[in-house]
Amino acid sequence: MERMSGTARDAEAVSRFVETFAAQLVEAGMQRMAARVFAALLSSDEGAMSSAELAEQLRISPAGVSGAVRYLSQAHMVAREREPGSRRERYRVHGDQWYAALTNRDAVIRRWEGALREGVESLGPDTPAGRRMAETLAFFEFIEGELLTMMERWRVHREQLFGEPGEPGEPEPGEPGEF
Amino acid sequence: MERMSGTARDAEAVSRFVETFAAQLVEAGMQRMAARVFAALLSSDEGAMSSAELAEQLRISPAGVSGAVRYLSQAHMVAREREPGSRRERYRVHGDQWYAALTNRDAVIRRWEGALREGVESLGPDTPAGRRMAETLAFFEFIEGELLTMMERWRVHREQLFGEPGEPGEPEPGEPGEF
DNA sequence: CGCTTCTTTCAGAAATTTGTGAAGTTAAGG
DNA sequence: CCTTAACTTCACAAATTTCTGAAAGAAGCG
Repeated sequence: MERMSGTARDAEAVSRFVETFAAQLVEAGMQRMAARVFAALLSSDEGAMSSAELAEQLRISPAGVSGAVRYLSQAHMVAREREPGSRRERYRVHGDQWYAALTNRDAVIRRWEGALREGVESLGPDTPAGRRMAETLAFFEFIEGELLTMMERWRVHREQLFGEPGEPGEPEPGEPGEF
Repeated sequence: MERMSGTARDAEAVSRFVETFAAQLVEAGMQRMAARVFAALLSSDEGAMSSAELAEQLRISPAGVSGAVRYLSQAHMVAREREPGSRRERYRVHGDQWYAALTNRDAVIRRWEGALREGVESLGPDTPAGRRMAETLAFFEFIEGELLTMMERWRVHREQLFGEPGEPGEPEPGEPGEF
């Protein structure tokens, strides 16, 4: 089932995966370009690509790459690194990517909680609507706590499966946090 | 801090909450109309409104309500019910709404897993890229399992907080599952 | 220091998404 | 059955988003 000479990757197969996986991410709410860039990085052997490589493989303009990368790095899903002594930048998915994505989800939830607290207060905690919102709020607070312990369990589980402890990589409280 | 006569709700305050909360949902990827309808239902005292009421409060056309409700009910976030002996339909947020929403998230994850499995296979499980994807896959499988037990813990937690056990409400494996 | 190479920003074209009016469909009530 | 109230679907207009080319902005390297 080996294709090509065994050394070169089957560009066709890579591309097919990139597009199907990206499509799923888009359907879940991610921007198209960002999804494609992310999928491409994920399926690259190095786990990192330069702007030019991305532009070529995905057939998009450098500007498009730039925008996608800005989105992804705000969501902490890729890291940018400079090849030492070169103007060329590389974008990398690191092992912590999903941890970071979920941490960001957490930021989103926190904003929801803020809105809900205001709602409870302005509608009155003793009205039926207020009680319903208070319950919703409680649910999110619960989830928030769970996320934390869940990621801890993942770290453990991961080591069991793969041995290596993932790179440390500071999760940082993080920006807006869209995705 | 009571406003109005105490019986009528402060329409202004409700509207303000609806719009701010909806805005947060939109930012997290939900369609605008769906978010507004959902927020309106959440902040209604009954937890249910008719199409006409929604159209009036949100100043949108019946067609808009129809579209939003279709989205929400596919995502299992609202239930539709018929007032017996009337052509009027009511849309209701039930206690299980978040459970349902997360169940749906689960469906999304399953689709991601499918794409990833194909990716691992077509790129080769022994290539660096293949290994990276396999790890991602493992992460999602882990999350999938966690979601299940998490919701169980929520049920328990919820009863502690509020006493009442939420309505049963069949979660159903569910359709596409956008949100 | 200026040249060259890469990246980002910006204004606008293109494509997609969203929301509406109007016609169509379903079902209650006479 | 026919009427009428309510919801849905559909085609299109409007708004928004996405992507690009061009120009401006950094940063290595001579």
